[in-house]
Amino acid sequence: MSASYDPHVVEKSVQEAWDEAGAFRAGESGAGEKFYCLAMFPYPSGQLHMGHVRCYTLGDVINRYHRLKGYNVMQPMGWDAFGLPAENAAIKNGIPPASWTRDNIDYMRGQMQSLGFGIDWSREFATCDPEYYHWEQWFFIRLYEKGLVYRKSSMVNWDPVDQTVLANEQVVDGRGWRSGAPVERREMPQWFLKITDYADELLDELDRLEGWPESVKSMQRNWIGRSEGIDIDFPVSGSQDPLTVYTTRPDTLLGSTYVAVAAEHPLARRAAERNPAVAAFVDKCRNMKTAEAEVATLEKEGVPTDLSVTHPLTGDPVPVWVANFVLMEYGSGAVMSVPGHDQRDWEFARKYGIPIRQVIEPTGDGACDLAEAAYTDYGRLVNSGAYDGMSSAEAFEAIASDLAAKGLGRRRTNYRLRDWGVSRQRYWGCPIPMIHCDACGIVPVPDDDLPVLLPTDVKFEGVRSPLTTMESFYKVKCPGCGGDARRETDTFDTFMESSWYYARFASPDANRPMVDERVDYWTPVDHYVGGIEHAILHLLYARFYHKLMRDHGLVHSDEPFTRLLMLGMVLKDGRKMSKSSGDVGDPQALLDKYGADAVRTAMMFAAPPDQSFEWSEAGVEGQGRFCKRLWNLVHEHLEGGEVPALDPAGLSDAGRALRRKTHETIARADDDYGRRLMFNTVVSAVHELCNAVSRTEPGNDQDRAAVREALKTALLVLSPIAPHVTQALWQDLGESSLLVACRWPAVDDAALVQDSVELVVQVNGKVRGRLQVAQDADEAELRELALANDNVVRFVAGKTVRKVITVPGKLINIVVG
RNA sequence: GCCCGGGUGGCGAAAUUGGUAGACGCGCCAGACUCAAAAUCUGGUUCUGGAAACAGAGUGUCGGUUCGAUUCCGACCCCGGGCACCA
Repeated sequence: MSASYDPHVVEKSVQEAWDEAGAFRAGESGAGEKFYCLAMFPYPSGQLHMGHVRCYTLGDVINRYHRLKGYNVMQPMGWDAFGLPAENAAIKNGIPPASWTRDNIDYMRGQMQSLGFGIDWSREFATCDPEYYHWEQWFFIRLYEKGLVYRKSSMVNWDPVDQTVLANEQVVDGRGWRSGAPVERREMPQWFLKITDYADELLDELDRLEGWPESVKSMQRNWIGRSEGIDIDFPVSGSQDPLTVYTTRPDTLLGSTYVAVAAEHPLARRAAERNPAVAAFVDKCRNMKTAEAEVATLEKEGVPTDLSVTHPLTGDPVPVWVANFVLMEYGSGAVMSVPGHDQRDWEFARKYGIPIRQVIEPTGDGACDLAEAAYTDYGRLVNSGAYDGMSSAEAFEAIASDLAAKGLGRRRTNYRLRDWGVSRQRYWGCPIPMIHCDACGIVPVPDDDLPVLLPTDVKFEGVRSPLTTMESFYKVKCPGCGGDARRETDTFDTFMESSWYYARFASPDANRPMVDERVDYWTPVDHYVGGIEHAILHLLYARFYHKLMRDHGLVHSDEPFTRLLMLGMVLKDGRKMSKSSGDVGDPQALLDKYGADAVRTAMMFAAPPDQSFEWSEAGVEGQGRFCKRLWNLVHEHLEGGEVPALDPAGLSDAGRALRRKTHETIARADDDYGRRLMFNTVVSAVHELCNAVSRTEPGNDQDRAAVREALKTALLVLSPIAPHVTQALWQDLGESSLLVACRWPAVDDAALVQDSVELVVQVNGKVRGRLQVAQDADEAELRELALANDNVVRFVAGKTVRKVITVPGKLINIVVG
């Protein structure tokens, strides 16, 4: 190596050495326990942004640390290649989505390679590869056969100009994000996966995911939203069918003074037929409902109907209202309203002059004034006949069983989670392998005809999916009757591809559907790294998919990701850097200027992984400076010539102090890498060790051996973060091995022993002096020394010593009064 | 409203089991080298007072436990994130 540090020369040559050695090829027969290290694969948007750099550097640090610890590590990389931006580029610039995507992948792969990520590129794939989505289609058909897939009409946001369905987040102020046209609520048939069948398991197993951050588990619990309650039937006069409501508070049943139904509820429709005011309100509700976000801000409104139902306990008539806040999709689309004990019902009752009845009173000193607000806490029952005096919990049980005995109530668990709608009316996605036949209905594509290839030779006319007008695609014969049929032209939600890619990496070329036995070796993923923005959807879908694959005998674990690291966001000027905001922090300029090691080290040093932070170039410059210092330190040391084998007995005090620092660094960094995931403090620890080397004046040859040991330790410990410069200097120190094939150094406990320590002397908890004492000094001796200290004397003089507390190796606190 | 995080110098942060608050870095200041600048090196850098020794204050606010609290407990304030007419 040359005498001065040039990161670009160093990085290129080290990367070539890794390639030649096949350093990151992972096999199932490697020595050591397996370790599957995965960072969320990127959408190939064009170029890496700072968020990517952070994510993949963290993944690579974990990868390289575990290699040093002797694990057989696999770190793959691929591309989440289907999605809307490719279509937008096609519409705007006329570039076909497939070639746009492939070009982006090539560029971004090059960027990743120049960052020195230790990836097994032999496992690479893109989700738009037919060899990949083939098995997604195959598995979808298996799920269909098992009844876990169904097709149902559902409300969507329809853009009448772009002729497409929009996701909720693409509706801005009730208008399409691209066309600006008012979005319509439209009912369209969609494919669904029955994720609600797995809601209980998805929720309960969160408690066992000890390697997941609490925040993510909490978000998922929230999203699944399990509640325990009962369905209560209110008989309807003149009808066989009762009105069923769902409630979690049956203890308040006697306080119900009206029931409210959603505008889409059958009872509302019946009332609308007879009453024009109700009909007008139902119509209004249909048009109002656009984006989900707007529904929440809507003012509570309703109309009375001339219908009434019978209270299941008292037999009294209860009026039926149609209200805009009742959701048809949750529970049964109807609620029993208890204005005394539900704030929303209270507001509605006040607005329309409906009676408010108290049936719960506080047991403690809780305030309860129904003229001001509803009392929503649990308490003791009043005005409830036989149930008076019971606690809410007792009344829940009593009322539930009384209703059950009458045949008017059933316990029910409800979820906020809805089934997963996977249809997208778009082109650049995986074709849904289904055929519509007038005679046979829905017919899955036979396995032998898979994959259903997405045509790549397409022309966009407007924004509509070209598949809908492409006869060669949709015109097919029915596999059942052989008659004319139509192929499904919708494609899958791209979350489908990202829900099982981690399993495919284990056997990327498997032709045995859809993974092979290698998946049992590698899965579950031991450490998964990714952005907090995927805390709910992607991670929930992937957990669901893993259970689907398990129940099909494809994998043999319950959860896909054992340990999870959720990254904070990389900000610039207080804004998040992401592809959607169009504010792309460009790492390429920094790479060109400072090199990969400086960028990687700065990224790790800036903040702990789970914290968001503001990006600054000054940090990269600083770490580039550090790389250069490290380089100079090693080369200055080499100028002193060869060193003898280390014999601790021959060290001077300075040499012994340096050696202690070396071994403290090993112990600290090990804990920071492995347990705490605090890579910022690993960098600090190496800085400190290098500072100690700079300050050490070697007194003899043994001291120089201690310097050599310190430098080699610094290189090894830093190598997961700055792999190039450390590798080059490792060689300069005469080592022929690749650092990635080395083992983490052992801590020499003997090096940590100090024969003299500095103790702090406090008087009443305030530091008043310091003592240099022998490690084994006894308490009486310490007390005497402490009380003799000049500054301590000033604060103790004229006072009585009440107590002396000694913490061995740390401090002495003299309590006076 | 509910559920998670978090609040420490000019800035990013550290303090792992209740034991020296501010490690490490950025920035800034001073000095060395230089005709000069850049680069590099050395020293300083929480605030207030002081030449210094040292003293006083200090980890969002108020209170508690303790010989001792950034750390534990209680109440509150603020910031970030998630969910939200979910019955």
